[in-house]
Amino acid sequence: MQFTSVWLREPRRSGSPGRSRDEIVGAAVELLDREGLDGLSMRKLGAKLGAGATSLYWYVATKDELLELAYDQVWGEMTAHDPDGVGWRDAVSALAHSMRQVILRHPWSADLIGRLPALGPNAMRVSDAMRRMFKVAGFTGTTVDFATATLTAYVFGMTIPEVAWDTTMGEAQHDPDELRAAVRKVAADYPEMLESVEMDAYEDPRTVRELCFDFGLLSMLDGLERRLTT
Amino acid sequence: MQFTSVWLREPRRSGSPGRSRDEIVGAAVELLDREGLDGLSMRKLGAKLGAGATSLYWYVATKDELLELAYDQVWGEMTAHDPDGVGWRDAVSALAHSMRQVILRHPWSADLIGRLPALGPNAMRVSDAMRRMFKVAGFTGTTVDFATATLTAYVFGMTIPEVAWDTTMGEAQHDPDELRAAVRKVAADYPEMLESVEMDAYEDPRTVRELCFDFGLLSMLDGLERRLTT
DNA sequence: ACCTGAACACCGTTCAAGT
DNA sequence: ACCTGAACACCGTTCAAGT
Repeated sequence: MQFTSVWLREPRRSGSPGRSRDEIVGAAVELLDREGLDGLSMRKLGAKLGAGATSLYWYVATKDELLELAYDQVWGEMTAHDPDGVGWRDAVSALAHSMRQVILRHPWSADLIGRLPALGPNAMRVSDAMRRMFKVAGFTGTTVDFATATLTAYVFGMTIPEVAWDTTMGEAQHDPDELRAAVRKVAADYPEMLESVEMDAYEDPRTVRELCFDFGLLSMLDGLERRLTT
Repeated sequence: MQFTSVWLREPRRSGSPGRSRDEIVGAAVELLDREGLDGLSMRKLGAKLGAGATSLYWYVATKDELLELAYDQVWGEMTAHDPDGVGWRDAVSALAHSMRQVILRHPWSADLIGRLPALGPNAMRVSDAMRRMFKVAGFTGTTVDFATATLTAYVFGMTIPEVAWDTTMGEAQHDPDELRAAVRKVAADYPEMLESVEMDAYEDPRTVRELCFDFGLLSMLDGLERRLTT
């Protein structure tokens, strides 16, 4: 077994005594939400649980395994509805929005998308739900997987840099003039970019990003639907 | 100035003496290509340059700045053609493929997309080139930005998990049976997923991913084109 | 202007030892 | 079965000191 993942080995069977894996993962997620990916260390997490730092290695082989567990818990917050009632486009849209919101709520998870494969049970459940939506739409065979991969790619690809922007820009939104000045400096050689920065300046950035996400999602759905009719 | 980025402060002016920033960034990229994101440490990089580990702090305020520099160098490898000759769809397609290939060549950069804003001159050049393509297509105003963001999101969203998969699965591709067994275990509860795993098993995974990327890209372009005609 | 080395405050992980 | 503490081999960064 050259590759490793928590999901590919048997969990430690245990009765009631001792700490549970859920308890540890829950505390980890809390710490991650509060302090970000760099804020999670085995020592801090141990302390939070009132235990020695190295006790955790009884439940988890490595820190990466812990992150895999926490990552899948994030997938667990994504909600998928039955496509039969509302139609596949609405079902996919709602799921896409849910995925985006969940990532935005747990910014550290954006980093993990590029670091860990999503093999946990919750990730599987979400993928399967989306696959079913595309089957309802009329996709068959490999194109079901392709459509699922495509839409997931769009959602994550849109959300990941959003998170990067928010976290590096921190709370600088207090002073939009300063921020605009910075962007102006960086885009100095591209007059058209400057224009659009000025244009957006009067809108709430959150609103703009929402509009942008919906624009792309609509395009994505139209493009996928087109695959069905030709 | 609450937020920080190499691109938002004046670089250190220097004549010929001493090391140059380019030299340092070049060595960093080499190290990153060879050993990955975790393989780059200030000490190792210093050693590689025949210098003390802390000398680098003369040229760079922090390791993150160094990564910003290296990241933008990756953007520098992406090539954009003039849309006037080939038409906007082909120009955008070629750029999308170029972006994907460059990321695959520098897997560590996939992680950075979610960590650093792309504010460097090369990132700006690529964004501006894509913007021009969409202007040629007929987009105007805000939709130029939306289309650019949408397509970029798709490309990165598709490529980032691809990299994650490759790096965690390492060289396990030697033994496809083992890998298939692993996936089968994880997807045990989803019979349809199992089916498609079996189906893909006889194809080269690289080919499948290429097909998937083109499927999604085509859909994306169709969907964007549709925005123009209504 | 450029570079050094020592030092600080951290890391993840291993392992022998305890209960 | 579960937890501990000490220890190892690392980190990024600061800073006084050198040339």
